[in-house]
Parts: sequence; C-alpha cells; structure tokens
Amino acid sequence: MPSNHYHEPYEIYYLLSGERHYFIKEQTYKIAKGDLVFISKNELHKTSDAGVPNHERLLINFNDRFIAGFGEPLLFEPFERKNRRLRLNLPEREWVERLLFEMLQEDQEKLPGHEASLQARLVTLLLWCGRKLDRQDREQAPYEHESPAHKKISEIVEFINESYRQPISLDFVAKAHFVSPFHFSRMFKRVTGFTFVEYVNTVRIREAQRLLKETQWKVTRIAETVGYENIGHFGRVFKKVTKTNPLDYRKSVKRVHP
DNA sequence: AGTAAAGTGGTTATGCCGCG
DNA sequence: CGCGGCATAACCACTTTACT
Repeated sequence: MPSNHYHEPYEIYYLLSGERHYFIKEQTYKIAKGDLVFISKNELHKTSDAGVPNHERLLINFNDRFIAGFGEPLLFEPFERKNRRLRLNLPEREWVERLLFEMLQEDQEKLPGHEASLQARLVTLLLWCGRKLDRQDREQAPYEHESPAHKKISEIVEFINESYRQPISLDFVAKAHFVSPFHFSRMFKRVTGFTFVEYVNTVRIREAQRLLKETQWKVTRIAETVGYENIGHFGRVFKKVTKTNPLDYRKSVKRVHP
C-alpha cells in the first residue's frame, strides 16, 4: 500500500485488533476491533494513533472495473453513506474474517479462477454490508461526532474543501470559526492527523492531478486554479506529495491524446 | 514553458504557561 | 480538560535567478 492519503481504488479496512482513529473525507471515526471501514475512490483519509500500542488490519483495494460487470448499485452503498464505519457483532465478525482470509489466500495462491473467486467474495461482502447499513439507518440514530471539537473540525474541513481554490490561511480559518489560531492548529492536527498546511496542500494537489489528467490546461493555469499563486512553489509541493513533477505525471497518466 | 535551487521574510507548529 | 496566550524553532510561501 502506498503511504499516500488518497488513491484511485476503493478501500475496505478491517481492524483485527487494537484501536485506531480514522479520518475520512471530513470526519474522524474511532475504530475498534471488529469494525469495517469504507473509503471511496480518491477520498482523503488518514489513520492515527488512538493510544493503543499495536494493531492489525486487513485491507482490500479494488477498482470500479473489478465489479462493474454486476451493475448493482447497492455494491457501492457502503462508500456513499455519511457514516463509513460499520460495527459488527461477534458472529458477524467471524463470518467476515473467514471471508477476508479466504480472499487473502486466493490472492496469494493465484490458482485458476482466483479472480472470479475474489469477485464473488467481494460482491458477497459488499451486498451484505449494504443491506446491513440500510437496515441500521432505519433502526438507529445517525452518526454522532466523537466530541464537539470533532464536530467543529468537521465543519472547518468542509469549509476548506470548498474554498481551497482561494488563498487560505490558518489565521483566517480559525477566526472565521471563532477559535484561537493556536488552539485551532492543535485541534486540527489531533482530530485529522494532518497539520493545516499539509491538509490544504494535499487537497490542492489531488485536484491538480485530476486536472492534469482530465484537461489539456497548461500547468500554470492548473496551479492558479487550485489555489497557488506561484508556479515554482506549486511544483515543489506537487513533487513532495506525488514524488513526480506535473508534466511527468500527465505523461504517465494520459494514454492517447484525443 | 517548465523545472530546480537558493535566499528572504512571514507563517505555522508546538512546548510551556495560566485561567476557569 | 478545554481553551487561549506567548515565544520560537522549524517550516513554508513566495521571489529571484539560472538552466533545459
């Protein structure tokens, strides 16, 4: 797995043991043993320490194409809900764990038909989760924030996600939300796992990558569009996040020019 | 037009403090 | 325990300059 905080494939995360914090898109979840977590394609996410020293997890990554053939919208249900954490009871955990370990084995052994086998199990898992979430939503109260601080940061993250194209400073954001910049800086790091600038840059570069891929715009224009006033600086940040420069990225990702 | 490297002044992250 | 202030090193944004 790349250490990057967003990626093209969908991700399913299952915590076998330990405890984690998981920031996804705009909310932070406390993840306990036996929880399933769903991260959609290219969504920003970051795990951080929850005070428990060790943890084991299982990851599944897959692309649209892998299950596109089924044409079943319910498959993507878990990735489209507001609450991305699915809590399992003991019998459910046993069932899910068996499924996951079977998938792991199929993936390692690569016996004939392993791909179909993986698809079948993934579809089984996703449908089951989709239905359970459906039921849960009707029966239980919706997602609640861990604390007022989490709620506040959630709102601020949403704000940043909408306004990163303009110049944006920690000081401005903090004051606009009635918290001291000092306090905000700490709170943001604690809740999201990102520092403020780290977060803003990541969001901006992700958008820049999308534009490099999907448009023919010049790098200068893209840099401006995503909120950088200076092309040199944009290049430096881009390299730091993606390990490559804008033009090379475009070349690597564009197959045929239309 | 892009990229890279060096220099600058401003911003941010963070430890330590006090307050309620 | 949540919050705000202060000090300051580290970091970052932005410029300048030079190179492909």
